[in-house]
Amino acid sequence: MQSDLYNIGQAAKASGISAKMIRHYEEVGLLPAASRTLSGYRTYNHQDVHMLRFIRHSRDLGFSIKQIADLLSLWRDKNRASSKVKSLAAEHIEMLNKKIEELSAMKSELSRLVSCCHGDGRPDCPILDSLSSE
Amino acid sequence: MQSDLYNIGQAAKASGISAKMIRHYEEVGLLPAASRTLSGYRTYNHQDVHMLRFIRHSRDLGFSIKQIADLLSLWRDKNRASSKVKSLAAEHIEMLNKKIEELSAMKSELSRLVSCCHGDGRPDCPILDSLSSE
DNA sequence: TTAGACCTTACCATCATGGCAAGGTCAAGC
DNA sequence: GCTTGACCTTGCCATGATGGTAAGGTCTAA
Repeated sequence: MQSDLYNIGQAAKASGISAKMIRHYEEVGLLPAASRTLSGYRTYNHQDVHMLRFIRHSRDLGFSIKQIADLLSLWRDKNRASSKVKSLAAEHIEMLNKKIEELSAMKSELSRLVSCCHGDGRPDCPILDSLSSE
Repeated sequence: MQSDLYNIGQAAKASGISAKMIRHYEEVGLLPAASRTLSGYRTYNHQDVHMLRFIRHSRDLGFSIKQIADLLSLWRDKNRASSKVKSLAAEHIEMLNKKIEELSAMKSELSRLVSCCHGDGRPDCPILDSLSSE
């Protein structure tokens, strides 16, 4: 029966990835080219939708498309070493950490400046003073 | 004398903004069109370089070009109310906070998964299991 | 048969930045 | 005066993940 076939809109709803992005992932090679109906519509089966969900979960954790491609190939490889997955994830945690630290540094410096600024109708402002300093 | 005139490379060095980005900022209207020599080279004076440094400091704090444009106009307005600067900065802190929280959520979820994964030669892996779950 | 919801491809935009290519300019050394 | 190398100019392309829009084909239900 056909009931386990999805068109792109249904696959999008089922996976939480927009139709736009599903096409994009196919174009950049993250997904294999989808099967097509005679009229050219892409079709997806349960397996495909399962893969789309995998991709969405990975994106939700901030993995890049390149990293997701690696995760997918590990996922498909039933003889993988879990250490490879773990190190990939650990690498990503490192990157998240780096970004968090960068943003936190910005935030604390800016918070410091904001707390120094009286913030009333007068023009003098330590924030601008700091931005224009040498 | 000419000694207070910089060409784009010198202005780049003095401000810490690449020549490429200086041209870009001019193109998108963050900077006024630079003066030119007869042969078409852009020239910058101390004032200009001061403004470039202001922009770099703002970028270092993560402000967007749009926000920097607002900061610049407040900087130039000697009758500004410091409250406007402060609220602009506070808004940006909010955005930084939001991003930090997003990244932190990713990090803690991923850390949890990583700590569950034995990470040896065996194929079973809670990280992949989680990514492929419903 | 027709309307409306859906699909297709092909562009353009975001945001900040880098790279490259082809060509003009300038300064220093011979 | 000429050459060389460093610098400048513009213009185009690329990133990464996503959204938008437009023009046109398809499917389904009434």
